[in-house]
Amino acid sequence: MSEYDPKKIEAKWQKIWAESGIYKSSEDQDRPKFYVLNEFPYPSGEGLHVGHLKGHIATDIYARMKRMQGYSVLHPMGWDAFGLPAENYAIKHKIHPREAVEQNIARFKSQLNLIGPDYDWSREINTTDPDYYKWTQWIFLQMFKKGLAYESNEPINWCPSCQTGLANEDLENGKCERCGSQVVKKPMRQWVLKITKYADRLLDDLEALNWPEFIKEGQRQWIGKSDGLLFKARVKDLPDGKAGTKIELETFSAHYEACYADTFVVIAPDHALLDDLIKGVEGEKEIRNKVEEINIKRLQDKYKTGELEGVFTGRFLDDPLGNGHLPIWVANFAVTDYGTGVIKCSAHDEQDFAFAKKYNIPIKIVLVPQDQELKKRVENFEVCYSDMKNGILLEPLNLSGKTGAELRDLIAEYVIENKWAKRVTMYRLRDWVFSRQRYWGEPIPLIHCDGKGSPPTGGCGVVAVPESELPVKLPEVKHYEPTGTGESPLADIPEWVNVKCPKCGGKGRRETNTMPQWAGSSWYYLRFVDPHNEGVLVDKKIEKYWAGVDVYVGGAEHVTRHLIYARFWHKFLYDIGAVSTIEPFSKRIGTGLIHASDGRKMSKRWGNVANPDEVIERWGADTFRLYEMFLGPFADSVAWNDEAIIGPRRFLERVWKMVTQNSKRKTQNQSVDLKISKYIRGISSDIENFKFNTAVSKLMILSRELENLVPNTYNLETFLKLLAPFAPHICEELWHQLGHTDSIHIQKWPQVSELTGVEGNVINLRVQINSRIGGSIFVSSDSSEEEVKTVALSSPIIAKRLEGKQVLRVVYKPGIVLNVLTN
RNA sequence: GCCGGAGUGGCGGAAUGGCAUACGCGCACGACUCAAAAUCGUGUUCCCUUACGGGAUUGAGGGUUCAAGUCCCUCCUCCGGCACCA
Repeated sequence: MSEYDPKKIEAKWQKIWAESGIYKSSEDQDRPKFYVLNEFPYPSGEGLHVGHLKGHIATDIYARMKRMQGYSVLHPMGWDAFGLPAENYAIKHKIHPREAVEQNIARFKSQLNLIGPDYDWSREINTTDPDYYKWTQWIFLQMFKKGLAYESNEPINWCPSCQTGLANEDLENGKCERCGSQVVKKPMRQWVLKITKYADRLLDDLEALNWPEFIKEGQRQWIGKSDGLLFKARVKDLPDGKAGTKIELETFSAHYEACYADTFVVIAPDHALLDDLIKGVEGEKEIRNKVEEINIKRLQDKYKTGELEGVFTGRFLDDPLGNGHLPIWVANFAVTDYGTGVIKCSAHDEQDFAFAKKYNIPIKIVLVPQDQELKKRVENFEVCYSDMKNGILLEPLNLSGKTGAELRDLIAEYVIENKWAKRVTMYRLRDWVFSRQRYWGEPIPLIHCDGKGSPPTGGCGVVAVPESELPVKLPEVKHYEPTGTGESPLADIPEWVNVKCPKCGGKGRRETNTMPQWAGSSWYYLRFVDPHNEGVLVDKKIEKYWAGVDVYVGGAEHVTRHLIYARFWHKFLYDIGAVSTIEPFSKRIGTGLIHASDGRKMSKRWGNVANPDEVIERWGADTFRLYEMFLGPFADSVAWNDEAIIGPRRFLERVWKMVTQNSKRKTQNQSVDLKISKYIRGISSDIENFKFNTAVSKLMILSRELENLVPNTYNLETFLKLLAPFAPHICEELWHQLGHTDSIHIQKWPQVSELTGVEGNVINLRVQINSRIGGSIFVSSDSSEEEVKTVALSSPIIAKRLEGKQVLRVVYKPGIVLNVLTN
């Protein structure tokens, strides 16, 4: 009998598995398919820490069970390697990003392989591989051709440290998500994807998804749909209405029920129209100074406490509803990015009310509560009343006297009929700013045509690179550091930039912006299905077979980033007939983080990183895998604990001994052990539901039972099959020691016995007296209430406890409990 | 502020309305050992009791039920998401 030596058996079996190809996926038409995917990693220079492996272990366990259950399993892995971190790492280490990425991938892959995963590496993809990003560019071109990619010069978020424009999704509390710098608004030429066109579908299709509620809700809020009215009105010069300007302002209102109360207007301090609006008014300079002050204070987060600040612009809006001339104020609480950036304000909004009070702006009441006392206080402007549902409306006069809820539609119809407003739907979601002024990304495959002859001759405008010329390869370049000029480093390579226009053959310049880091990851799950296809993104037949990732595991940080982008691209690909499903991921499972034992995030900075290489070197991969799954509920964040890993190792030592030392074992016995069925059912459903911690616990309990029983071969083998997904190496080794020559990982998953729960079994029934523990009795599971009652009352222990008491009532739940109620 | 999730031993955590604290760590005692480590065994929610026993207990308070960690209401705390969003 040899000792359990994980190092020896793990290396041995990993080699054999790789050579035998038991994990290769294929479109086997005779078997149902199952596509399980963990988010592919970004290969940073830090390498993986133990927390990164949690999702990989989980999907590995899941995939292994599914394979044993007879599914044709797809469980691939690849690399998301374009983007700022790789580029910054390369700059810091003075190597080319491509080299940095190659090094980092090699390191990541060797670390991933330490856990003995069942990844089909023949399907490995890398977003920076021209054969891959050819198709990223192809998708962009299709969007361009459908008018979903457009050039814009709007002010966008600019990160002064990363020296690139960013999308809203790249911000965290107004700061750059990557480096934490305060972003500034900067007008610049950029490419934008019309994700807003898909807003409704992204919202509506959420309902059918088997996703955690917090993710769905997060996306709903991110999309931020709200229906309302868009009012349009002209700006006046003077309070008396003489000499009107040409400026027209649009205001959006979702709570328009009380629109007759509007007495003033506010505009965002960074609004594009503000400059024209203020031009020529009395005290213009002071106003501008104040506006500037508000803008600066806002950038410095000075208003987080809810302080209101504003300045009168000197202009008035001619109220379409006939409320006269409404003063236009600049207010710190108005945001340019939402609605139109201009708001009609009234006494029936907490914030507007407070603002009006502060600056003594006249207000008016048109909405009152039923409660008379409160009504008085509202009418005296003592409190703000904003209940648009239950409040009684006093205006418009022709509709007055009913609640806001009753009148909402009627008021909308009324003002629309009078052409004062129109119905609109606003979204918080903005179109996706898609260009980056950095080197390490997919080149945007477009050419700006300057036309033939000497300029200016107009040219063909922006022309798509012909699909036959894809990929537009990222050129080699000496200096790939960001330029900070609003152009990417690619602009400095004339031999790459200057090309002929594909349309007219005249002078053309390549687009020099690159795509954001999210581009390649927005469709990678599709490429795994058909990774080497040179002629098409993914073959239709093959796509149809694998269609839809059945289980997609990943982190919570992607709720409003990757998971929205990928859904958007997928829906677009559906629209052009490239894929057959409307959603990419049917089921989403969130991975909880693993914190360091000190409770903080694992980071080199804190020196608290648990390194998987070291942990596996010391304990073995199987112990490591079991431990990570046993730490706590999969979706929860848990703290790494160096001490507790000994538990799973002790468990495996016992398993090893149980199989290798048991000479008294009975010969092959196919009779079904009823007891083990309970574990088969429990462990299978635990894995199915990502409840790995309780599955491990059940395996530990089962092993104890088997140790005590002098297990027969059938039970032992069943146990090994149940443990195999968690601890693939030791189970494979023991399986072979039991005399098998094929792999345990392609055996049939244990089936639950049909014999369980059969009528007439003798069971141990719990007896309670007055709902408290009273004892237990053995009865047949199909006994009647009378029979059970008789047995219970004649049981000595129970009889003794009932001495001197009268039985008033019994409650019988067959198979569960008999509750005897006494006086 | 709005939305989502969670509060259970010394610690990580378990529990289709039916024996709360499974499983693991740690700790205590015992076996083995000259000794230690490792391993194995026993015990381990808290309080009272030498013991036998008894009492309390799932963030707080109320409710439904024969029976509540679990369902309902009010509140507190923590975590996560969104937010001067009109």
